[in-house]
Amino acid sequence: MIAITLPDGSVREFDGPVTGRDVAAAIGPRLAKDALAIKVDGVVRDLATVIESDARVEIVTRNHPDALELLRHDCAHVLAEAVQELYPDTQVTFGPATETGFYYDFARQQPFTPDDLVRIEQRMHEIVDRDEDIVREVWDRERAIAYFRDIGEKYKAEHIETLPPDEEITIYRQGDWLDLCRGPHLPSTGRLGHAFKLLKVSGAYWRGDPRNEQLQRITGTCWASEKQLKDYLHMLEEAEKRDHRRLGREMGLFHQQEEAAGSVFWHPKGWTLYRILESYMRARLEDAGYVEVKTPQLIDRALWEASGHWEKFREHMFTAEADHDRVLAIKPMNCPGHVQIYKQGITSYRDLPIRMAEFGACHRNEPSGALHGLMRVRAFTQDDAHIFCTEDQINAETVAFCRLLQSVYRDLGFDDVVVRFADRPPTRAGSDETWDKAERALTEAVREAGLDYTLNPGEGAFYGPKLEFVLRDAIGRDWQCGTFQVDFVLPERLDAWYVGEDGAKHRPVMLHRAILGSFERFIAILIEQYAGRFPLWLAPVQVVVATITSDAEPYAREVAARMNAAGLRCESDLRNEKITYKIREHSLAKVPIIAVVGRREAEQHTVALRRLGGSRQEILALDEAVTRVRDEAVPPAGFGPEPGERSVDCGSERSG
RNA sequence: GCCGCCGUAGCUCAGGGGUAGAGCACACCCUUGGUAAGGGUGGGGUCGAAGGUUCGAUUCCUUCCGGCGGCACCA
Repeated sequence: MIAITLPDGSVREFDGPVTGRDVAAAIGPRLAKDALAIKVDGVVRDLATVIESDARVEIVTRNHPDALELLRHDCAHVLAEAVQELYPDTQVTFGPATETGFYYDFARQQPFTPDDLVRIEQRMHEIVDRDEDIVREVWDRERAIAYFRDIGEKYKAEHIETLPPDEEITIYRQGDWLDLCRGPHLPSTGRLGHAFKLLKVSGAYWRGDPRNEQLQRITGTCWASEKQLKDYLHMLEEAEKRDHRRLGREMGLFHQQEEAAGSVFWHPKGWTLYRILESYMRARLEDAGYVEVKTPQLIDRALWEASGHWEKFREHMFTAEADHDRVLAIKPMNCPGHVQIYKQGITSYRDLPIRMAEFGACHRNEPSGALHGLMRVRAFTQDDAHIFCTEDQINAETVAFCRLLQSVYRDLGFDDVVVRFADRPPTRAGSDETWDKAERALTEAVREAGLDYTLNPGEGAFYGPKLEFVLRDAIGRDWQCGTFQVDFVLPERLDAWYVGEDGAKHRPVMLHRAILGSFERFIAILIEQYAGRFPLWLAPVQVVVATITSDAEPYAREVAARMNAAGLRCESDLRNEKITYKIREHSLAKVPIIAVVGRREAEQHTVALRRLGGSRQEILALDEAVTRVRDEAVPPAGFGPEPGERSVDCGSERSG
């Protein structure tokens, strides 16, 4: 007798060993038809798995949370079968499921073309329609190695050799095709369905190691239903529309060009956005007890040698020759500079913590293949700061930082933040007690700040544990932005100290921290988060005054002047164009508010406000309109426009 | 850095061994129009760079530069 416990708690008894298929059939014919796999005591297995003793069993159908991985993994197999049918000179390697689909890495002399992808996808659909049974076989290890070697699948043969000796070697056969695979799999290719699509072909290294051969990776997406597939493809389109490189150009925010690969030419509107963000951060940091500094771009290599960067980071550093054979490095980081400021004069324990912030412009020679719009550049500015404190202050500083970070993210439109906690790596500096202390301080602080965290074991820096802050954007993508690192090493290497209560010298701890990460990258994320439709306080141009007829020009100038005098970023559009044309253009430019003025408004001293995305207009007296828009445009930190930023004239103006 | 694809007007793209085309944008003219494209005319290109093949190269080949998609990298 075997007792099978189902998820609802009910128990079914069977005379002897049963397969998953039997269990599903015993529950109902519909379920037997829908079953893709079973979950035995929490482990997903093939439907054909024989259950020999009492167990908890769940039937996995298409809508089960575990089904997607199964479908995707099968889809990878179907891809591989299709490829080998069409291109027999191809060797297979690995083909796992991913978060949105699957890929399979192939070894083949000739590159796959986009046309090949179309053919392969067609063949995949045929294989699904053939509904080939998928059968698991256990093979003898030597036989498996010999088999794969004989048929010229050297990667598979090599892979088996690296598997642990006690691991069962399993083969999954579908139709005439087979693959080495741990499984589990669907009962037949027909169960996969047709909700998949091949997306691209790209390069990948065998076993992820650049010293190995380069393989061709075919990537696809796969879902439980056509609807899900459609939604996903729609999301991809949406992401493309939001692409900051496209919006950056369309909205006239910035450009990049080959003479300065990896750097940014900020245009007036983009730079306005940058400055707003910078002013906001400056206000928040000031409130949080930071002091701001500025350190040199060029520093003699001797300092980088002392800090350890020359040894560890040399290949990413740009250098410049100076007189007398001095080599200067363009700073890739701000920390050594901050330590130099810290070291001027004598620091008492009474002065700690010192929170030293810099909007530090850094340069790193990133590999050409890594560059990507504003997301990955060679010249960038960090919202960097280093907190010099005692070990006892780590906890309080961490809590304060987490709170500040959350509040900043919320202000900028991100509510969904997760924390990754990276603890001690195998090779590290500092004693175990120090690490214990630092790790404990960090985890407690994160909890105290009310943040959830996941462990990223062994991924801390060699000099201390770190927190990584990941925010999720409007279309579900994750971006690691904030970081908080405890450093016991740099103060030692650069000989920073303070005088303690006992009158003796002590080492301060350095906390490296950033919230945005880099302004460039964060602005890219902001552009994509808002799809260019910034909240009023961030919009480079907040209001455009658009005239209907030239009669209204003098009044339009007055309106714009009033808006600018109220600290708003307002432009006027006096061109000889129809109002519909102007509205279309400024709407496409994503200007939040268009103030339409015609003869009527000029006579009555009113404006018609039209919001981006809305079609209704609101007629207000000029005074009221200015007050209302000004109040709406107040930044979350409450900082006002700096005196120099307030336009005295009526701003830029287009006419003619 | 590695693999693949790409580079034609400011932008999006078509073309193709006999030195180039569209739409949008831009300029000028007409039009003064009430909430997402009014009409006309016109200017604009070393076809990414350098070499090679050829009577002739923007087109074919090689190298380089840059971009895109991944991989690797992101201390």
